[in-house]
Amino acid sequence: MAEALEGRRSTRRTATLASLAAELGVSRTTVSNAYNRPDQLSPALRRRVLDTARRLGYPGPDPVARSLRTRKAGAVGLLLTEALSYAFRDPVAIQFLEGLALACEDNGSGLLLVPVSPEAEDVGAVARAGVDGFVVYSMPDDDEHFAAVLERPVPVVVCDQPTDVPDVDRVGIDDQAAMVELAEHLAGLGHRQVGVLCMRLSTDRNDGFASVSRQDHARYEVQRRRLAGLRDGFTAAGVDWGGVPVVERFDHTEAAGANAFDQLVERHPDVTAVVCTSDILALGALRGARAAGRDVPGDLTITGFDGVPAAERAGLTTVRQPSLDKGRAAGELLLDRGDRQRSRTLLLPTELMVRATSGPPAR
Amino acid sequence: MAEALEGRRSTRRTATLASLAAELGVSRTTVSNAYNRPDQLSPALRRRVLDTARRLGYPGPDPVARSLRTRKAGAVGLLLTEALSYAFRDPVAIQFLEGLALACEDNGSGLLLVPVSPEAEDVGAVARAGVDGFVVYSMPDDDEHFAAVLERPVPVVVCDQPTDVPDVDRVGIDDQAAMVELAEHLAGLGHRQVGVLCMRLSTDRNDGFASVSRQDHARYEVQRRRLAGLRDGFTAAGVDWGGVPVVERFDHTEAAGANAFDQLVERHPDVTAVVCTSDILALGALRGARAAGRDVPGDLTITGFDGVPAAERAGLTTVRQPSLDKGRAAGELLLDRGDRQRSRTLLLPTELMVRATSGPPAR
DNA sequence: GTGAAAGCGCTAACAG
DNA sequence: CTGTTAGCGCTTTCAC
Repeated sequence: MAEALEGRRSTRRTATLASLAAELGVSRTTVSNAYNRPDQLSPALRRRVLDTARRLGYPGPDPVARSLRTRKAGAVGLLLTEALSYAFRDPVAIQFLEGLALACEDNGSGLLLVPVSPEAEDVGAVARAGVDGFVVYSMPDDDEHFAAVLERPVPVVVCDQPTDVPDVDRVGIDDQAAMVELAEHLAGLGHRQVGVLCMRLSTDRNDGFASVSRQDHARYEVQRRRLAGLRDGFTAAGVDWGGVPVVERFDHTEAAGANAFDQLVERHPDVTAVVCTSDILALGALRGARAAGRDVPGDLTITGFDGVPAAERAGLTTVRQPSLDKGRAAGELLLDRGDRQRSRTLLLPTELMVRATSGPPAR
Repeated sequence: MAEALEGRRSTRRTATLASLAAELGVSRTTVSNAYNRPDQLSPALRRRVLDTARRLGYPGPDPVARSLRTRKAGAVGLLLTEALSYAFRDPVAIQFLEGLALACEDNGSGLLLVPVSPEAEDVGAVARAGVDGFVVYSMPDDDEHFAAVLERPVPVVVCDQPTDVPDVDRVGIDDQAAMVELAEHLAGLGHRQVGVLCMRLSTDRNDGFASVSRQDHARYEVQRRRLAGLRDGFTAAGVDWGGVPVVERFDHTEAAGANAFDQLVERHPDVTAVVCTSDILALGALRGARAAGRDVPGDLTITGFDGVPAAERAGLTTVRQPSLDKGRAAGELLLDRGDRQRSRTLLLPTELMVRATSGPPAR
């Protein structure tokens, strides 16, 4: 792969620490000290070492050799659900990344984005990553890449899912409780005919209605729990969950949200509230609803989940979760680990944001 | 720094390839082959090796040791102007990152975000990064981190700035020509009283008016060239550039754009057009203008630069640049380098997007 | 299909 | 303040 990296610059065969030492007539230790422990040698000698290094074109200690010797890479690996580039398209992931980057820079650690091939086939990238630990962002159950991470003898912190992995710290939110709260809000408003739009429940594509069984066996724990929260909340209000239509979309885009909305209302024109398990889907649904001439919230209630900036601009009723804090906490959990023995789970607070897209059902 | 990473998992002292070989009674080569060249040994033996590895808890070849031996890290380093986390706050940087990530994942390379300390003091992070090459995103002239990158004997690709670095490939746009085109558009509309809002011109904070001398000596080449383009374009239309107020802001936020706008119009209430060197600043200016009761574009023209999604939503007249393509091209330039001898510069096209915030001056 | 030899380039005791 | 000693864990010709 990287054999392509043979430019002019890399061709410049460089001197090594040993050759520099030989040239100077000092020991390797001295040269090493000149770089790593300036206080261990006289300023004059240090200057001479550094000057000679410059003259010989010695670029300083090789980072990989140093890592091998010191047993630390100075970097945190990040494993993401989707292809690497997806991280930069999803506003929630971006906020998470920002928080994680903050923790890394506080610590002087690099952040290595591990390239997981789209087809999730080559687990090798995980095995090849020179890192001191991994942060894993929202992986489905039974993911091979995640399994590969667990093979590595380094600490791991998971964000969101999967939960309950032995010896692994986790940071997340209480997805289920957050959705119960939202359901109560909606039920309190009087909604009984509801429909749901959710993200993918499995790694196999299913763009359409999801049965209760499929919901219960979703490989994405976060979606599973959000749906479970809705079920609990609405069931408590007397709604028969088995009769609640749930439309699933594999792609997480506004367009997907919009056409999922269309699919939902075509079959269930009577719903008074459309609950979406993400803001992106909700924003799409909102667009779809308006395109269909529906008045939100007068005629129809639509809600999201996440609390992204665009949701705020759109006045979307949603559940806000602290994505940036999750990233920072994940980084800190990984980096600042003291003598902690047991693995721990950090649950961050969520907040129901009642805004302008929810109201009582039209009568 | 990373000594903190001593969790339970990392404590599990792992077997090495050598100890595995000893246990199996085969040579290290054989074990190595079992992992790296499955075709070099019998399936039966390979199975035995892998099984024993599992039993002994051998996690597979150590990536750092392998990198030392093979002389490749399997990762690209990314150096950014600002603190690492800033990258996730700037929509242009995010798009660039997405493109770069795309190129990396195509190549199976990791992407290492190098932690540059906010105070830009410790250049060590660059020296310590185990990477096969660097992509440098928009650095000021004479930056120490960039200098440290050039010390490393690996290929380097610069995006945007600085230009004209020997032996370094570059991808960018023609900032100056793009701005000439915008100036011509505005001059063609009839604007002669213009004001400018620009990003930081130097690493020292100057939130206020920038003299022509300061403009000409800006350490940020991109800003320098955009201003030069405006100067050329407006001068050609008969405007005395020396009389054109240029307000500089260190922070790149909408809030900064809004108050820069206020500062500009307070001193120069007669301007009919406010040209901003970025969309973020322009969006802020737009907000400031509306807060001040100005009608855009009826009463005042405002333009941006970059073509971010928010600018499109706002109907902002701007210059679109292909940020994602820049990222991808930078990655490809670094990764796909054939036998190329000379360094090359790739200039991508820009496009003037005339939308709803520019019009003829009020009369 | 398998093994022996030879480092990759560096750092960390520890002794002087 | 400087040098000696000993690897860190792995891959890769090149014979057998």
